[in-house]
Amino acid sequence: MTMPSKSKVYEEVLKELRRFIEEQGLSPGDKLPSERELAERLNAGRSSVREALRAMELLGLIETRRGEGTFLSSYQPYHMVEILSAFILQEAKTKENLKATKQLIEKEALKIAKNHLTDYDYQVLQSKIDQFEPGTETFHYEFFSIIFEVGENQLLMKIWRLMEEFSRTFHKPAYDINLYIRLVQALSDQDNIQIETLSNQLYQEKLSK
Amino acid sequence: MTMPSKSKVYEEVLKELRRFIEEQGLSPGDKLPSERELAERLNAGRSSVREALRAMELLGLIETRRGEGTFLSSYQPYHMVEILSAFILQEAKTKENLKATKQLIEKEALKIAKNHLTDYDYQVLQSKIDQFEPGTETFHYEFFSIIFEVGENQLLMKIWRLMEEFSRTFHKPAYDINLYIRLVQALSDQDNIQIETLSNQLYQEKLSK
DNA sequence: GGCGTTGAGTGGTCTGACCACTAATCTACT
DNA sequence: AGTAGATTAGTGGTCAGACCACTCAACGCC
Repeated sequence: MTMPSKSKVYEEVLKELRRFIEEQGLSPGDKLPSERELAERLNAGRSSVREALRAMELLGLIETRRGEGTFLSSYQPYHMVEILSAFILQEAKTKENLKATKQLIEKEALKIAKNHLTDYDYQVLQSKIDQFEPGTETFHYEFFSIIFEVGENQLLMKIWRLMEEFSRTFHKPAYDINLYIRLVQALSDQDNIQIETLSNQLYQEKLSK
Repeated sequence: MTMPSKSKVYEEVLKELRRFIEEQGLSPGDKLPSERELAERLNAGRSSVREALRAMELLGLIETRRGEGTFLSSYQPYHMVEILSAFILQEAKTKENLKATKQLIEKEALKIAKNHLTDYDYQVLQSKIDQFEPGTETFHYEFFSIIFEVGENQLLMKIWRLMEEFSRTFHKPAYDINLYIRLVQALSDQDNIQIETLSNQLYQEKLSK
């Protein structure tokens, strides 16, 4: 009879690190102790500490600069997405799920935003549209970033960003700028039905590409 | 003038590993070469190979069994989800966000489910309700698990489960079983308005607790 | 005051050494 | 002959120590 719960050192380090960050109230940009110091403090080998740090790095939680140190980063999971996507997006169903979920979130974000948008926000959206040039790959992302910003739900935005990055690994969108123009109109009209319709069309477009 | 693009060894190992898996057509359960062999093949130190493997392990892509070897796993991002969520949920000023987002997802899941629910599903929901006893802490979770199951969106379900688990760490719900009963009724009536209303009430209840 | 030098500190990497565990093989006893 | 037990090769887990390349600030020279 063996206890399956014998944690590995690097997992312990992860936990400790998480606790440390919380205790010290560190936020993105702040510096973590050096690998050597962490190893000594946590009574672990440097290699074990590194395994934990490298994993966190891949998750996009920290950033590391040779010669300087290790820093908390604002969540930029692009490495993780790259690695993960190759493995989990193989099933068609996963892609379907991803698309459906992203659309769902965007639709809701629009509805939330429509109650919060100020005149200034509309100007920003409008100028974003004016600056549009065919071939821009990040338009959708930038447009919705504004929408999410207004909604003031950081969590929802982070989830969405993650999915947006995933979907970009297998799908290069072609934009119909008109849909976005009408979307802004629908927002200012407070027209929920039209928002849903356009939100759906956004994806039909993209699908057909 | 420095080239920022000098890859680290463990990142190279990750790429190689991904390629290797694809080339060999490995699927979940299959064994990967040993750490020592990988190190030799890829011309890298064992510690670098381990950093890559540990990162993959955290992502839930591989499973490692001491004394046996390293195996491809079917994607169970248990650890990743745990670590990631701890940081994301901690950073985003969250509890409000979490509640709002979870509610949003549940509401949408209900709407999706209402188009897919079979007679049998209703029976299951009904018996779940019949078995309810005050003090059961997992009722909400179990009820919605059925809803998500019907929706056939695994991704959405995983996201929700994660948030559900998290919210339980700081919030013990008290249930008003009547709301769930009426929810089932609204579902079978295909009454979107009522679904939204009840979904909101679910959380007003809980808030007031 | 300004500018190069230098040294301490940091991450990046490799090597070699143990340990703990697993599974297959071999051995010896019944 | 069959089986229980011991042996051993191979694996992941961990650590310590050694370099390297890089950054930055302190120092000292002009």
